[in-house]
Amino acid sequence: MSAIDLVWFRRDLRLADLPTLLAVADTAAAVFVLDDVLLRPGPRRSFLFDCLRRLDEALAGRLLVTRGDPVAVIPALARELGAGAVHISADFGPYGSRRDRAVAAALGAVPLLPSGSPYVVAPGRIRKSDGTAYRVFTPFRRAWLEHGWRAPARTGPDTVRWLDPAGLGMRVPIPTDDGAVALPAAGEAAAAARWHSFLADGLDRYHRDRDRPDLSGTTGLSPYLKFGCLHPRTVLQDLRGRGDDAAATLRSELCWRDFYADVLHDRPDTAQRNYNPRFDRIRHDTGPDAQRLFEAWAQGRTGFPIVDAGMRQLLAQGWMHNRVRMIVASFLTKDLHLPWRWGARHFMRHLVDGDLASNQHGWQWTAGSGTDAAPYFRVFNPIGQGEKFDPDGDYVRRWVPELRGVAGKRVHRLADGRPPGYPEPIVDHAEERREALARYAETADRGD
DNA sequence: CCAAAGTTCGG
DNA sequence: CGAACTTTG
Repeated sequence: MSAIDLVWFRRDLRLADLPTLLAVADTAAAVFVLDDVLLRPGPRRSFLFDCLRRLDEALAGRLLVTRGDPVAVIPALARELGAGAVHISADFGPYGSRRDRAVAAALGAVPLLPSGSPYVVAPGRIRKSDGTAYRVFTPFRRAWLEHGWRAPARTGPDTVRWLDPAGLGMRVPIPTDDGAVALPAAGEAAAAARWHSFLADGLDRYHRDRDRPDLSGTTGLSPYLKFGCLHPRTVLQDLRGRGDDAAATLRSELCWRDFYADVLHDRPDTAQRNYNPRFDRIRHDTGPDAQRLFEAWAQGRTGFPIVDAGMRQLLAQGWMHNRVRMIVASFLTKDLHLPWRWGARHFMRHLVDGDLASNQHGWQWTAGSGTDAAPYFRVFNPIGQGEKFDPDGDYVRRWVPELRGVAGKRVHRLADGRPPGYPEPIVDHAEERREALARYAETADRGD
């Protein structure tokens, strides 16, 4: 038996479990195989590279980062290192699971820890008594709360012996991206710091303030959860014994993350296709005019202040407040009549926390095509939502400089006219709401 | 509490 | 078969 094993870190998952996994493998090298999605420039790549760089420093440069087809790369590395067994770092994620299982089988790879999924409960495990997946959140949550979960992996790289890969031709230097987007600090230490500071003075306000984009009432943990810098079970563990509204709400949000991962695991096709096939018949706008409207939305020049503020925050920070994500998504699908995939793709390109399961199914929920979707008649009013959730207009003024001269909540309705340079509304909301309802009604006509 | 019309879940 | 169904206006 060889003294050296290889541990393959599948894509972007589970940086946090790395030390525990390697402790199991006695002596091992960690191989991080970047896939093409994560090599595209953007906030997620920048953030991931920052995470890897920090990990690399903590481990004195003994992390292997490479790219390419794992079926070719992993055995070549194993040969070069004289490695014995090849281990897979984890359970498989919610998407691409079939392909990854095939790759693992081709490599003869052994999963190290069954607890390795970056979810509280691994996708595919919570099932109704008839064995099928849940399609509604609330019953899923009931089952999820009753389901046990094991303790999170312990972190701390000093428990691990590392192989020195010096001289390995396949080692890829971790590139540095330019800092065009203001990203949160990367890595496990930053994640823990954020979580502990939120526990100390954010959690008590969470239930009240989480819907307020002007108040920073959210946890700020999404990039860390996405990249495995913080495990959701660590969060649950630290919440144990708290039965208050804030703790219950945060648990529930973690459950949404598990729910959508489970839905995508059960229905991988829904990353691109409507979960509810009735929506295959809905009429979208797609011509040059639609492209122009999409561009106005993407650049934050729709003439609807809360929408523009959100879209500009996304470009500046690689992040947008969740309430505002719903508002801009409703606007794209119901006011502009564009396909939800256009918006979902834009989000994935720009969000540092962009996660395929949560993103696509969040969009489908808003569009009406998803699990447990918003009833079709629920069309967000962008002005009303702005007045309700940004009551003093501070969020809008922060991100839309043209509107800084308009005081208070009047910045949402702009009843006294628009400052020069700020666009007129690109659509009439009341009219487009009627149009959206009419198009929805059309989908029922032809039965099947 | 209602809108409109379901579907989903659990008993 | 009855009750329930994140995020509205």
